[in-house]
Amino acid sequence: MTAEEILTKAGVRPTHVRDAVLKRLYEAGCPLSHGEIAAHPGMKRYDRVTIYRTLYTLEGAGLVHTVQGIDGAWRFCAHPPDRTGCPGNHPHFLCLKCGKMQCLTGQRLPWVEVPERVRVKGKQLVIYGICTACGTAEERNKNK
Amino acid sequence: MTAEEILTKAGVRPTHVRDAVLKRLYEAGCPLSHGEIAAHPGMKRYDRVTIYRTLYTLEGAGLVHTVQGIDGAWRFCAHPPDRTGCPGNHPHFLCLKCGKMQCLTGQRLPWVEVPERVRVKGKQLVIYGICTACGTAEERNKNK
DNA sequence: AAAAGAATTGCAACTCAGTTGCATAAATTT
DNA sequence: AAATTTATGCAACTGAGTTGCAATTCTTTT
Ligand SMILES: [Mn+2]
Ligand SMILES: [Mn+2]
Ligand SMILES: [Zn+2]
Ligand SMILES: [Zn+2]
Repeated sequence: MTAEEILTKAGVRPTHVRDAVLKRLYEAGCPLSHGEIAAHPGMKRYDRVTIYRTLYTLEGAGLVHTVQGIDGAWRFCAHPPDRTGCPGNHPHFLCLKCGKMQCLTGQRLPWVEVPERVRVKGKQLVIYGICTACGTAEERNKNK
Repeated sequence: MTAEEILTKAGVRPTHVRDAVLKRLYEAGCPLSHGEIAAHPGMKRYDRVTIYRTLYTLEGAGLVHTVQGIDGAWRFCAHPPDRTGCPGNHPHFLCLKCGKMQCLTGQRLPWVEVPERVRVKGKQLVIYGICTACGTAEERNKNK
């Protein structure tokens, strides 16, 4: 199923930006920040605000889930629909060095007890540290 | 044990700001954002940057633990030492309406499996929604 | 097909949290 | 007391995200 069809099916008009952003997220396979998306060559011709609004539209349509990096920037993540929704209720890992985030799929978010009469709207579990790539790069540097 | 003594024991000089900020956090008993701290009457005479630096000093000394609200602002939390450290490895709840955060002590953060060779430095679990106070206020509004 | 209406995009200006550089003011050390 | 170190204040800056409004582009109606 093409990105355009997915957009239509989700009830949003398949405009250029939307198609481009959704494709970009599918290709990345990991959560991207607005900055990372906007920096991509193919995105240069769209306004930063438009990209923000596009991301929120995709989120509203249920095609994208969001997580916050502890660096203060939100990440947006989408997986093709054949991967059964990937609703986003899994932990995420953020590398403090390169800023890349990964979905830790295959694990569910834990059940958390909240005080009486508190209405829970969502939750997010972010693990942070140094990713494999950055870690080995560091090793190499030390040994030289 | 007074805040001043606690500071000294933790190896930082007990200056005015540090004493004031630590006391404020103790009194609050819940994580406060920089903004919430700076807004307090007794804090007006300190520069905002000084308050930031003070918070980082306290964090470095192990007297304060930090969590990020999904509203983009960090919270700083401290508990008197008799409460055996309260190391901060518990979930936190953030109210999207009033912005207040609460420690969900009594629950530990879950163990999370990470990819091979990833070095974990920390993790945080944030639950968000509407707190009891804001929820009941909403109810009252509906019924009038 | 033309006109009217609705949704989308671009641009400029703005907010808000946090940071950086540097000068001044304490403390500490010598 | 002088030299050195540490803490504070002030101004300017960065970076993520938001808001308002005008210009486009679609879609629907006539
Ligand atoms: Mn994810
Ligand atoms: Mn806490
Ligand atoms: Zn990395
Ligand atoms: Zn509340």
